[in-house]
Amino acid sequence: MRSIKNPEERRNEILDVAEMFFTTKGYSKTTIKDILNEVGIAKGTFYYYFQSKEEVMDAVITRFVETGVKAAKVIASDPNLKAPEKIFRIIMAQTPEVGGKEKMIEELHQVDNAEMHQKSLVETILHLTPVLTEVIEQGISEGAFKTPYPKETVEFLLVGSQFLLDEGIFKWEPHDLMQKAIALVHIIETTLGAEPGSFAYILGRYDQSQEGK
Amino acid sequence: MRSIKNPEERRNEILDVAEMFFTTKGYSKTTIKDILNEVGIAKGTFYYYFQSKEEVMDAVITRFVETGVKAAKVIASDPNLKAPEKIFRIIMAQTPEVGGKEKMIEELHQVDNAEMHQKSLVETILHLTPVLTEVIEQGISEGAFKTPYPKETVEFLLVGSQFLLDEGIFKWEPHDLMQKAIALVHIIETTLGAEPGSFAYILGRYDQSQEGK
DNA sequence: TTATTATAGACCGACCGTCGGTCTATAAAG
DNA sequence: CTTTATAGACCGACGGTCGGTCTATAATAA
Repeated sequence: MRSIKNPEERRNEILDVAEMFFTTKGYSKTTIKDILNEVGIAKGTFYYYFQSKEEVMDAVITRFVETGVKAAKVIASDPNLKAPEKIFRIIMAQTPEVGGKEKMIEELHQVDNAEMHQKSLVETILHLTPVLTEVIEQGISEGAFKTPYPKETVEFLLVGSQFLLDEGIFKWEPHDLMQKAIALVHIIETTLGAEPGSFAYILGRYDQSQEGK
Repeated sequence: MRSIKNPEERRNEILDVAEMFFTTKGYSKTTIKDILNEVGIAKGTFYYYFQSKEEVMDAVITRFVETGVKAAKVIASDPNLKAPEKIFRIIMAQTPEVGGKEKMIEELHQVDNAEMHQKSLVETILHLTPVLTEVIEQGISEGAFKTPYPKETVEFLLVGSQFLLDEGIFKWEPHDLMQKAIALVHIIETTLGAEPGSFAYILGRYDQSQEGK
């Protein structure tokens, strides 16, 4: 059946479906055919919009990261907020679960998805670091933080949190995960020279994910 | 041509060649045929020794990580060494370049190799963390270090250093790389509660890599 | 204004080369 | 003559290509 749509809409349809499959099945285990069947288009149409399977992954990641970065920029440029509050809001804005349209299915532990994980982590670091660094520097001049390497510290913290706390890469027990989150909070506070306990709110996320079970 | 060899030798031949291709071309871009041609064997022989392409990657990584971990264990169990010295030696023992048989070609920037990167990082963390953690704990009781979360701090530092300093993932300029190394040293010292400057030896590696150019 | 033609671009699916993996035959060793 | 090691023909799935079709709409003619 042939149905003609607004190109932008079609493109987003493909992106939506691809994102879903990449997230649930992993990139390499997702077939072009999977996407075609779900969207309801033919091969040719897919390759009319994208040059390769990998280009779709890049587009999915770009779209995904960009959302978080845009939100971060808005928060960062608010002149009425102190640095710690900005950090808090930026972190909260990174997960679409709450802020997004519909709640994402939690059961999808994105196993065996190294390609996507790495690329999205790289993109996140490349685009979110500048925004966060500026906030940290604001915090330093406000006296809330203290570190000689704000940018590099942000990078290290992003890598550490995204990699170590991500379900799907390691298979930590709930208890270990909580322990890591607690340690991470301590490391954040230590490396940023922040008040002990000032980042404890992060733990809220890992509490809840345990309660749900 | 049919040449029969000691199975263990054959297996290692395959592993050697596979490691070379995986490192230079990346895992997914390396073909079974690449390996067959280089080793000089047929498909059947390959699959007589390994069940899948992925199993070869796992074996390559296991062999690679195990070498470093074994060396680390020897160092860690030496009763005559202080903790900081052990750390130094363990870190130095992780890169086969110097300690290995022949010098590895440096030109191979292992691009697009997320699968291997992630797996080897995961393996390294899983197996090297316990050894390093014990040394850190020794250092704490000796008064050289001070942290409430030795294990998690080790994990965090391993992830951060391996990911951020790895050429091939990001494409940092030499200057930026050096800056990150300097920051890493500071972060290590801060999170471990070590004497400032006590980990400065790490910078030696990044100095040299610049001199060579 | 209405009918006709031309063009663009969204869409289709048969086809192709490559790749990971399987299977059976057989040479060598014990 | 049984076991082990090696060979390579073969297979199905997959990513990607290509020639061609369909349709909305703009341009042109009646």
